[in-house]
Amino acid sequence: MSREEIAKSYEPQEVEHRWYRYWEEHRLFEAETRSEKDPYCIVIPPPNVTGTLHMGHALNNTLQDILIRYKKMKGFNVLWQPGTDHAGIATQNVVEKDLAAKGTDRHTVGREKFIELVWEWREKYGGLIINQLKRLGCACDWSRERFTMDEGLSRAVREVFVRLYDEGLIYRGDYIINWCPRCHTALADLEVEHEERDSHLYYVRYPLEKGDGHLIVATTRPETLLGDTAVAVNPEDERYQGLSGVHVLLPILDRPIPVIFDRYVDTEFGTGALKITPAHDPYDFEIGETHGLKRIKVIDEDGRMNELAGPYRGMDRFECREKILADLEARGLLEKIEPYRHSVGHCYRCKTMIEPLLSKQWFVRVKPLAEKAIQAVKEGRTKIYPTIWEGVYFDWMENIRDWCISRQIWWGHRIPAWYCEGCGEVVVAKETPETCPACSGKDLIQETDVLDTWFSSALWPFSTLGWPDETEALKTFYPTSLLVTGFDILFFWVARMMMMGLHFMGDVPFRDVYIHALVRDAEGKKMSKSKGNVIDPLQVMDRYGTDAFRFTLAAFAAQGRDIKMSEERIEGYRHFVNKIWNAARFVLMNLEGDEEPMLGHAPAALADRWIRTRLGEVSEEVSRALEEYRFNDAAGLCYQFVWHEFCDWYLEMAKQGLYGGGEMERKSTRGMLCEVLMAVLKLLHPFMPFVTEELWQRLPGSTGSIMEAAFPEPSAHTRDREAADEMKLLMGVITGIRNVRGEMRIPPSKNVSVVMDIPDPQDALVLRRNEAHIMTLAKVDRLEIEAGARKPEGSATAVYGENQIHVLLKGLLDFGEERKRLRKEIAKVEKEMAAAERKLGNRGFLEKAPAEIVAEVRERVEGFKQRLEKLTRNLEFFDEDDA
RNA sequence: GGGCGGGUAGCUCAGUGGGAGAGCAUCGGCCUUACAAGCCGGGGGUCACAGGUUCAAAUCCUGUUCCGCCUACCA
Repeated sequence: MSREEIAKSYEPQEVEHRWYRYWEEHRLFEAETRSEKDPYCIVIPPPNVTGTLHMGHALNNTLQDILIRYKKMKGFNVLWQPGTDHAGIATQNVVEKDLAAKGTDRHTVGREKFIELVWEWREKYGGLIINQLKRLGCACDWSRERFTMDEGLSRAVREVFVRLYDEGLIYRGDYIINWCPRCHTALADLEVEHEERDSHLYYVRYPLEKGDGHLIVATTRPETLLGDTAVAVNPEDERYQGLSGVHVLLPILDRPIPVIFDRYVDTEFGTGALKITPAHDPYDFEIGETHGLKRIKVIDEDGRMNELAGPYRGMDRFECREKILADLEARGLLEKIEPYRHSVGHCYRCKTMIEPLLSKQWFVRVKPLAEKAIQAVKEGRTKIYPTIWEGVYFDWMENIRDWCISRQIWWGHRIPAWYCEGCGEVVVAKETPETCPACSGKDLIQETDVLDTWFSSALWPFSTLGWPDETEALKTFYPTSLLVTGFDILFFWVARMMMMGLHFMGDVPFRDVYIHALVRDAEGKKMSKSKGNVIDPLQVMDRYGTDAFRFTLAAFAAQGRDIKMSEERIEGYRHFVNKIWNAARFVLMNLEGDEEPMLGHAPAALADRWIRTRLGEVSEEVSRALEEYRFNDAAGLCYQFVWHEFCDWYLEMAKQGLYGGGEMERKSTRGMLCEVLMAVLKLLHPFMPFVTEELWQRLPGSTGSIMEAAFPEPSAHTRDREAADEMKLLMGVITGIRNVRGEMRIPPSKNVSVVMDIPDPQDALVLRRNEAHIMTLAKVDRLEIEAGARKPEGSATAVYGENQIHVLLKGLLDFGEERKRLRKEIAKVEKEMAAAERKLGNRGFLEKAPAEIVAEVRERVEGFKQRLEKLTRNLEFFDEDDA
């Protein structure tokens, strides 16, 4: 077989496309619906159809893909269930913008046509993010891709809605909700983002209806006073005793409103008098309820003042504020204005200031559902990693409030409720009813509102598997194994899936939840388009290759800390990918095609025995790290092992067998190289799918895709403690010689002679057996090894354990330099020894510390002493020499 | 207001009771035919600050301070 032609550096672009296509064509991503193997299932957090891949997606999906590929190699029947989310408000906004550009709007187009247009838009652009996930290498089972507006998922939504309604867990009613005047819809509490703003606190005089005097109330929103129906004071407040039954006059409108007493009012804040606007403030609404107050709505759905706002009718809410302040001022009713900082709610989609508004909406009564969801986590049926998030989950679940699920938009699951024009009956049903069950009338009009997108997302772990049908997939994969997501949607999504899964499936939706960090920019700021600090993952993949990017994400995915991303770091890991490429290139260039698998054979060479041992240990550690979601540890272990053990030592030592040995040795070295490289590729495959597949396929003896290969298993018989110890000694002396060479600035081209004093005969034997390695790796041309060897003239000395390694530097040795070097070494050892001796001098330590710790410290001190003694003797040698 | 996380080498971060670590950057020596996207070697830290617990603290406790995030109905 001819030697492989292989490029000098790794070029990712072409490779990546080719292998992804290969995996898809060979249907390697597809799960078995029924299987003998244990199932392992992850449902993807469905990206928004309007979305494009950002750093958060990249991290989230890389982590999932690592686990999916790892579990597949471990022999599981894996399913990574993909799909997208219809993102009601966001998608509707995008299509509306399109319409606006064409000079029209959805109302002109009409509901039916508009929805058609959204579907068209989705056909055209909805696949974008899916293709981007493919670029990332995601091993999703695309044959099962779902969309929250699919026929099947829509059926699940209706089923859930109807059942919850029948159980009394969904109701409709007039309440204060968060209204976005721009999106023109209600929002759930969660969809409101609070932000601190500098504002003002206005003190307004409300004259008493009878007689002189007035009450002063403090407010941040003077425009809402038009809807005031009372002024509340605390019954305990001495300032306001005797106001029982008294009325004040609403400024400007001169409407008399009562003074009421309520414990809620904080006597410390403002003047202790609170204006009550039940139609425009959530708490005022509740006070209004308990006191039976009228609700006067003065702001409409566009954020404009309505006819009840009297002279301000038609004004925008902000414009009205200015005008009303001017009018109050003019009438002498504005007592004072104080600067005031408070948080204001904004729409999470469009950042418009939220208007709390009285409105008729649909709600889910979540308390009973939440209780079961809390219980499930308390009992450990679902585990949240890192556990810190369990606390956050409990806190939110325990204080949960009813969920407003109706949205006044068109794109989404239309609420399956019909109103009878004849008798007013509300019919909630899975299928469109023909007649009213109450009056048999045929005039039924469907509710125009649609459901919150998160309502359908909450069903994702079972709706995607075929529910409400009892499918095989559902039986095989529910409960799913793991959910991987960012904490920003812990409440939006995770909590709601828990509630729905428990309620409808009778079991948790997933066994584990892994919450990962947020990706920030290099300064730790949240990436956002407006800040202009976004790093586009697609550009990163183009520039550095997907494998380097994925490895970077894994390496930085430490639990509980945000990731500060910068391109420099990705570049560093591109070097690592290239390193692997070149290591494989070296192996491939030396293979001759007649290599026999060495597995089962016991290799004689030290390096071979050692690398097998390390391979076993490292695979075990990497496996454990992945099982515990310590991605950074897993990546770090791979990096350290592959670069600093496999490349730096094993490959270098293999050259000896390749170029310096006999026929048998050459052949067995080639076999081992092939075996070890295969294992290394398999170890790395979950992190770097593309480069590992490319190299795997080039290796003789590999069959099929690396995706289907078995992850390296640590097997007990490859553990070779002796080889590890011997390697340690060998590396120690080689490093010792290199230290001397480096510090003495001996160029690599210059060989040196070395005399070693090795007191232990066994150690001496090991080193003699590996003389050739010492000579090549430390650039030594003459090597003498014996117990009690004398220090030659003009030599610098490295001390390793009880061994002294004298490096002959005839003529090259700068005595001053060597003295300096030894003194530095001595100082270092002395410092460490002093610390250890201090411990031994402490009676408390000797008495109370565990025996093995004491023994360990004793041993250490012994080592230091020995070393120190040898270093000192060498130093003295020069002092004499000098004299 | 409440809660959480963080402050360790120039930078980014691991390390949760017993010898301060990694990567990058930096400095010195090398184009040694797998790799200069590389090799070999060196330097660099009062582990934010102050107390405490302990034989022993980067690690546990208390307080201070700075940064970040989440959450909330004081208008």
